[in-house]
Amino acid sequence: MSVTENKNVRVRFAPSPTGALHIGGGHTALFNWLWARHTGGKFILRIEDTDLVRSTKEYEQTIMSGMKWLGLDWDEGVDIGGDYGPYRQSERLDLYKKYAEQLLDEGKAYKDGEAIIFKTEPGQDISFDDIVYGRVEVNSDGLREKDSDKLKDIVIIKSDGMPTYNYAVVVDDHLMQISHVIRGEDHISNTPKQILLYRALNWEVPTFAHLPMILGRDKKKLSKRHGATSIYEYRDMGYMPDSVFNFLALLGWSAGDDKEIFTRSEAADLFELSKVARRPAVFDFDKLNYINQEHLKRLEPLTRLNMVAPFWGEAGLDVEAVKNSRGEKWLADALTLMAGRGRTAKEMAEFSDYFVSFEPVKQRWNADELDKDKLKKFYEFVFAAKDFKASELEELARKWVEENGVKMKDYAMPLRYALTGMKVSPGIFEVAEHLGREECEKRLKFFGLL
RNA sequence: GGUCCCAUCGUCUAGAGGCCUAGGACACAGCCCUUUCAAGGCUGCGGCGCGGGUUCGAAUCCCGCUGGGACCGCCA
Repeated sequence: MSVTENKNVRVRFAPSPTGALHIGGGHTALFNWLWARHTGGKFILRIEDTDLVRSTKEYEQTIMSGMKWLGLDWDEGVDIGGDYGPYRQSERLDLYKKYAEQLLDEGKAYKDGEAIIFKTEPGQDISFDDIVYGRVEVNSDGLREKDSDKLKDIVIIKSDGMPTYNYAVVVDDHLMQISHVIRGEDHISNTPKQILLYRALNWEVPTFAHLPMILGRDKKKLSKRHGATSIYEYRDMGYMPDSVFNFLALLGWSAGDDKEIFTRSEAADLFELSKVARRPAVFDFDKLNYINQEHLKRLEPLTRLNMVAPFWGEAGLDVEAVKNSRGEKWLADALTLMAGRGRTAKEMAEFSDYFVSFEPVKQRWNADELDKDKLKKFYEFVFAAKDFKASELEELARKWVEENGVKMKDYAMPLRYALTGMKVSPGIFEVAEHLGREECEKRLKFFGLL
């Protein structure tokens, strides 16, 4: 364990349930999780549902299952409780009211309409030290209204009785004894306002660590118009949780020693907040694809099968039937044969559908253009193989090719097409062995090649 | 308009004043292997935004400029 081990570390991810877990939120949650797991501290999930209009319980669930999908587990939260609950802001209204009234009594806040507003005093130095960004110099004189030189007071309780973000976050982070506030860089300019509140309440200010933003290809903050932003869209495209985790961890952080492919626990061991980068990172699909491919390669055969099988199903193939007839292991081994072909589970499923069914092969290819009689002799010779092993098939094929003075290519490719319907596949004799003599003969006969 | 932040290959990054002729990865290009590539191996292309300082020495420190971004909501 490293020197940064500290059981008193308490961090939180505090999403508002107004949409699915998106890439940016996942990134923030991930870095909080990494810090908690690295230090042996606690990771808390708090729901910030003070926007009555947009918050729903459904989104709350979606966000939680999104986090679970990513492999981020939490130690305290709405679903599992904890010593600092409730963990839903809408259930903590009395707390916000209590401290708002205190500020009112002390003359630090005033009422306007039904709202309670904290008075911003001019000339306050509200600089802070950020673990990632270093010293951030701010003076309260800079807290102005837009297009005006008027000082901006801070609304803490809205007219509907709900606390505002900047206020609730302070009350909750203090009461929940959050040690490190780890969040997106877009919050860096909210921090001084919160510091003012901490001071007015006479509370200790937590340590801040802001994370670089994630940008789209156009270098603008990642948003819906960049395409997939919800974590679940990545699952549906065939990316695996391990990969998305790995990829997100690499946005703004590096594990050192040029280590780019890692597991959650490896990342947790190596993670350091102080090593987080400041510059915003562009979301790069090419890199995600690569990382996913690497994880796909490293998966246990049965686990890989479980990742890929749904996409065969999606393509209309009866995976269950094959599992029943040839067994799960046979299918898993077929994917092992794919040896890294395919960057996503979906691609791997597309590239290997001929193992599940002959139907797609029939649809993709026909032998009309071929000199069938010539090929038949070759296949008859090769298929005389006693054990139908790849090495044996290849040996016979080579022998025949040599004796007849022809090119292997001209005979192996038609075989590849007849068995897979594709131009590309693993070694075709290996594919043949795995498919088995019976199935291969069936396919060749269908095309009139045997 | 104001405040704050950022700045190394196209992209993710390493780099804490000499280990830097700037390292790795992705992408791209080429070559090799070969029954195919979407697998594997090798090679290449490509970057410290600009200008001033400080220093014997700067990608690293300071200032300015330029360029990007975030925030300035009774959203979070």
